Amino acid sequence: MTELENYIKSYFGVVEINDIKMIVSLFKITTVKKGDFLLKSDKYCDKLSFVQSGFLRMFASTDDKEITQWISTKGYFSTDLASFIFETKSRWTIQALVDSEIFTITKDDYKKIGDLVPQWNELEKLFLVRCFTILEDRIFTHLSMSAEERYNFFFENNKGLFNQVPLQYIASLLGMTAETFSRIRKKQLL
Amino acid sequence: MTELENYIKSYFGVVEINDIKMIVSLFKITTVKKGDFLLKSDKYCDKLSFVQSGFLRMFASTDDKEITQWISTKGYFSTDLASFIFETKSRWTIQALVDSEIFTITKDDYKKIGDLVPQWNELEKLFLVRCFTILEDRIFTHLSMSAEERYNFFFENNKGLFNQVPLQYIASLLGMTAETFSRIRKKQLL
DNA sequence: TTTTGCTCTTGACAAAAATCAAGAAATTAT
DNA sequence: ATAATTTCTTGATTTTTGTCAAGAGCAAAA
Repeated sequence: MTELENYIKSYFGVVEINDIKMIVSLFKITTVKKGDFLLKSDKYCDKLSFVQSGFLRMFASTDDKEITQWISTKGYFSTDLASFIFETKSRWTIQALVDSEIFTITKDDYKKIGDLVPQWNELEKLFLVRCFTILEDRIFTHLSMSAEERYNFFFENNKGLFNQVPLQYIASLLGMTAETFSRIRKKQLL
Repeated sequence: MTELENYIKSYFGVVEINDIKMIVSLFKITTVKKGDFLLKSDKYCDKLSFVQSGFLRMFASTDDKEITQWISTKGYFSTDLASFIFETKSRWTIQALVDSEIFTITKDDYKKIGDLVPQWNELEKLFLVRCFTILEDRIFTHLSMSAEERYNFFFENNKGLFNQVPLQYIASLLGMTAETFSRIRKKQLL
């Protein structure tokens, strides 16, 4: 079983190995270079990306700064979900932080999964509920934790990221400035 | 058409009027008193609530304080989604802020919808994508806005709430203390 | 009506976090 | 290897937000 097969299986629990192989066959592997854009805001997002290796940063620009909403690591998906599903304009820009290997599926091919796997809508729904729950948790951290607590919480669960992507982006996705982030780090080392 | 029928239709877009009537018939109207609990954390959430009138507060307790995650108003749903779908323990407690009329559907009845309306899983998925997007936006406000900006943004979109529920809960769901909230309000009046 | 709780506001102060500016340190390009 | 660029750190300072404590305002209950 390839890695992508394993991930699909663990996220969606599709039981038939042939179904999984069919799904995976709809993804095309591509390599992107550091700095390449997979999506730009205000465009239509017609594909779903899966990170095989590397890191994708999803962000939006405000008047004065870029806000990093999320960084997708190996084994995770990245897309502007609303745009992908409803064909509205994207709110997010997605950019590779390092040279990365990305499995991509187009919206047209994605639709085929629903036609070929009868229980797909149900599995997709369950997957979305898990995503929803993760976002609920993330909101909760902003309502209940200080910057330092958010740092520690995130660090415990994402140690690997810290020496592989610019820290300023992690600071942004945690909702603090790079300076505050740096000071918290210093404190943790003592 | 009853109000609940209208809401179901606008959220899920079910076309057959008979399907909508069937779905609505699975909801039972109940009245709850101010302070009543519809769900307590660590219990299993086996129902989905729809606010016909009144307000429901969803919150969780930390060591030292209660964090209000959301307040559901007329026309919106409230449940511990993860618990409702996966039958895990609830993270949220749900309590009525005032005497309220609530349409409730049990998990058992909810499952019937999927059996009776063929495209239900698909509609449910689309609904969830919209919920997901709303949470994404909410996270973005915490990454990009000050307390005052969050206040103004929320106020513009929820003017009605401010004279109907204790302000401390709105402060909490915006991620600030009641005192900060009060000071921001004073400033806006000048 | 009076009392009893809540809830909200205010002030004084403390702590947390942002801003600005300058340099290190590290990475990338030449 | 060196230069150029980007990223990270640090200090000084300001702004924002939280904490604590007291009191005012309201609403519910006796």
